[in-house]
Amino acid sequence: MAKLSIRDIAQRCNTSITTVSFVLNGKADEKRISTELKEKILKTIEDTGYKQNLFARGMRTGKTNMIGLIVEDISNAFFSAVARIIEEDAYKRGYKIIYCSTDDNTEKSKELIKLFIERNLDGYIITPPKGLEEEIQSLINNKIPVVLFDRYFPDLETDYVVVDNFNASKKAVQHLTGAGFENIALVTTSSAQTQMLERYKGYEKTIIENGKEPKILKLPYDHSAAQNVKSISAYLKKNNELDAIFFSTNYLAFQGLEAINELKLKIPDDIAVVAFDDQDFFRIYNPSITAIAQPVKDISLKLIDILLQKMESDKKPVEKVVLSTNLIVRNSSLLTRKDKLTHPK
Amino acid sequence: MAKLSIRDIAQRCNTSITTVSFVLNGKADEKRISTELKEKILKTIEDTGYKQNLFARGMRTGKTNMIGLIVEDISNAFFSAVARIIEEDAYKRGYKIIYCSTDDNTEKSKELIKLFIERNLDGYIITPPKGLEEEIQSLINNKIPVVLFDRYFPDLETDYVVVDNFNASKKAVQHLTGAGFENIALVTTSSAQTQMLERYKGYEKTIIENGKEPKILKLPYDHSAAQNVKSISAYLKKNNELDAIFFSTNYLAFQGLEAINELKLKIPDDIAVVAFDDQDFFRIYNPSITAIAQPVKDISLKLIDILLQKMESDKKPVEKVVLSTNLIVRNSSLLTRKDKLTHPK
DNA sequence: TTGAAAGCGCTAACAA
DNA sequence: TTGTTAGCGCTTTCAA
Repeated sequence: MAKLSIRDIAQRCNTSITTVSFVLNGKADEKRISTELKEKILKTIEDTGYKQNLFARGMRTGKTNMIGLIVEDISNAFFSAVARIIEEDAYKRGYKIIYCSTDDNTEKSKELIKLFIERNLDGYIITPPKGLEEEIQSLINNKIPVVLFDRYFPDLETDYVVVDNFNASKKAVQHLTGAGFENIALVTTSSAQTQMLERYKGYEKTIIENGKEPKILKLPYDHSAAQNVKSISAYLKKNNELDAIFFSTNYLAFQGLEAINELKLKIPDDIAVVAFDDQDFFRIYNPSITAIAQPVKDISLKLIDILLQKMESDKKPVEKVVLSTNLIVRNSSLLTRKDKLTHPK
Repeated sequence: MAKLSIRDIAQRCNTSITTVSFVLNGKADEKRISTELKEKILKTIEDTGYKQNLFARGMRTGKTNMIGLIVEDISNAFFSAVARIIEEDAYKRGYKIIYCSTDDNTEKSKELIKLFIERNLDGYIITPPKGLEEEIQSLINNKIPVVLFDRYFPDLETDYVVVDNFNASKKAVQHLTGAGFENIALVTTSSAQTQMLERYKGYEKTIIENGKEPKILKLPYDHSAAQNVKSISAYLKKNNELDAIFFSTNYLAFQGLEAINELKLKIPDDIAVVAFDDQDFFRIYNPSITAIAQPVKDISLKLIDILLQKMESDKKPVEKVVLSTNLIVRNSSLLTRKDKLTHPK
């Protein structure tokens, strides 16, 4: 069957393409098209299986009904979980999702955004790497809806959805302290993103408030997993006064567990563990791992909600959402030896 | 700055839009445009930052330079890993990826494919659920390139990339048998997809060849994780002669580990475990879990390679790729008790 | 309440 | 070797 155009529909209904277009775009009432004609057109469209040509439509309207999802790494469990929920919700509302992964690389991200802009996407959900302020600002200046998540730019007046990373870290440290651990290290990345800084600050401030000295291992972002395992392992060996580690991301926790296994340390008696960003993995692991759960569903739904609102009205005021996290205490941070307070190690 | 059109470029170069269009589409040589003029046009495009209007272009050519990635669940580690690699490679070659998750639901998949077709994507990479034969065939009939993966339709003459599931299962069972396990169960889904059937058959045939009786727990696809954990737990309790379990998917292995933990069984001495589809998780878990690793990178690159070849030429012969898997033996299937052969349990 | 027609930016057949 | 021009299918202004 040959592709039908709006002209064919008009012909079959003995009317003009204008009228069909009005009906097609829900302007039948506004334009006071007779109910009879409207029904006839609708029925013809239904019967013939006519579909609008989206190129021609886009050419006139500039709309693609597509949303760009730009994340650090789509294969990371956190981001793919967000991708899954956003997808579900966006599709229900008539939008498709194009994704890409930045690797947190500024140049790559700039390139990707440029490519996406060429595609005339209707809106963006982005986890921006450092240095993307200009590109984001430029999107905003061009009235292209953007919502950031996971991290944001404090100097930019943008919509975003993040979690309260500072207090999440604080909760983690306080929990460890309360559970009897005294030498708590932080393993984090060298990334200067807001979420990492907040996690860092939450840890540092709480440790200092507790009269302790912060102990921090910063791993370069571009190091491989194997390199990180080695670094963590070496750090643990060198600082054997440590009795707890707080990992600032899910993948660092993975790498940390590998290092701990290598050293044949027992969790939690030799070393306690708390991870940022909960996963099935942590619940199932032996011993189960205490983790800070991000409200993935809330984050995702809020993101798509804000974005669609912005897409519908450019008058929507900027919305900055900070969601709180949930510390899920498991066995990795609960001592089994009751004599621990005397520091027998 | 106002959007530039091909007309503006033509004017600035004192030439026609045709010539510019030829240069733009790499037909400068074919059309014997003078090098001088070509350079001038290229430079003007560069200087002005002119970008083609993709709607207008698409309207003429019918091309979107977008690929549809339709997987079972983008948040599953296997699929998101594939998504990651495909993305990387597609972007290098000028394509963007639109994704969606089917939940292995036939109706939903049909709906999604319909929506994607409206968008005029240039090609598709699909993990089809049962019952999608017609839709796939219709894509092929319409000369729209499609490559299936993970599973396929034996009755359809389609390109696909899968792994040798039968022999993967066989390897798993033989390894367990060789390691001294005698009562090996299979935990799988009730799904009738080829990959699941092959895993099933590989297990069954090998068990029978070994003179044993197959023991199979089939879990309905639509059951929740919690329901599955319960089912597996009940199954293990009821069949306490079992000394090994082979899980046919990564998420079933997760659920199985939860069940085993609940029952406080020790791996591998109480029960050995082998999982299909390797993950970081399995390497790090205590004890580390023996798993069948799918060659994710090879699968992904082969997929995009076949698809792009098909997009370039509709004469490309159908390619059916079956990649072999790699059984990674870890501690979950290696007995520590040497007296095991006497069945002390 | 409906229709005619302009024009969006591009490709490519045809003309020069 | 380059230019003219006819559409592609649609939205929307203006006219009836």
